Amino acid sequence: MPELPEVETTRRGIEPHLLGRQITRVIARRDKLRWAIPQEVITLKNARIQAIHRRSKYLLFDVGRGQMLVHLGMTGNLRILPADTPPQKHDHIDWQLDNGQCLRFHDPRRFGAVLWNPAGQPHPLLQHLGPEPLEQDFTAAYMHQQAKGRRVAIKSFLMNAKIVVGVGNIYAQESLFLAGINPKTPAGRISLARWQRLVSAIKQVLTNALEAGGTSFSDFLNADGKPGYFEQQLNVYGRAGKPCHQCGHPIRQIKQGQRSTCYCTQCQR
DNA sequence: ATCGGGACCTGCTTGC
DNA sequence: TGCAAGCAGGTCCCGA
Repeated sequence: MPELPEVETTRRGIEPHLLGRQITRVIARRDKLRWAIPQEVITLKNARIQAIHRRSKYLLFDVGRGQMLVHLGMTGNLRILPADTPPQKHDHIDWQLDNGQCLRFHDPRRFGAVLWNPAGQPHPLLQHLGPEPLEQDFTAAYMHQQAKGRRVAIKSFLMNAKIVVGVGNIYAQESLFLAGINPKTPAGRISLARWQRLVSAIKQVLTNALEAGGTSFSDFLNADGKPGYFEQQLNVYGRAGKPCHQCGHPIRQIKQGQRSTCYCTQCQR
């Protein structure tokens, strides 16, 4: 589910329900997800949620004494529910609130994580992260510079969070299609002019996906499963063998670094 | 320093 | 029809 647009959509969805609320009780139904759930989180009683930020694909909850980090992994989601809603399979953590609601973390594959930052200390996982793709400091000049001498395929390079955060498997493929670049091209061989096209494609794809509410995402507020609508705009992701929207040629699927990549051999050189 | 691969998990789809 | 293999939107860590 979650790439950057999905995580940001989640943040915007839950924020109005949580700001200023007090956490009355935390129910952790298992002691670890990807990593152990910190004691500081489990004992978060009477803490007030002051702000919810996003950095990369991490959601950061400011609660005064520190910051709680939530990563949704591949299959995680957060929803607001009445606190007495019976937990379903894979509902791992509830944060009960002072208004009878709760924030519930659901994650079948458990690649997600809940972590803790003491006040004033940046979490080690958040250091060494690249710029946010929708911010001003993510530019063609920056990427061109970073890519110098790198032989790794451009697609893998885009998914490297030390270079730029938030570009996952779907949007890396879609951005490369929009920019007309073959995903196998070594990162260091992309000219500045092509970086300009690629950087603006990334910004455009992520912005469009954000406006559509993500590619596919269950609603946060009820269980109706309202999907994101970006799926309708996909050009290559998940379209192996289907005709290219631009030239009609069948979309090819390959493997890069254990992940599948779809692209058009005609439109992407 | 850089790169690729394995690892962490469950569940759905595909193919024999 | 049944079962196993393959695959899935993330990302850290290790060895070459």
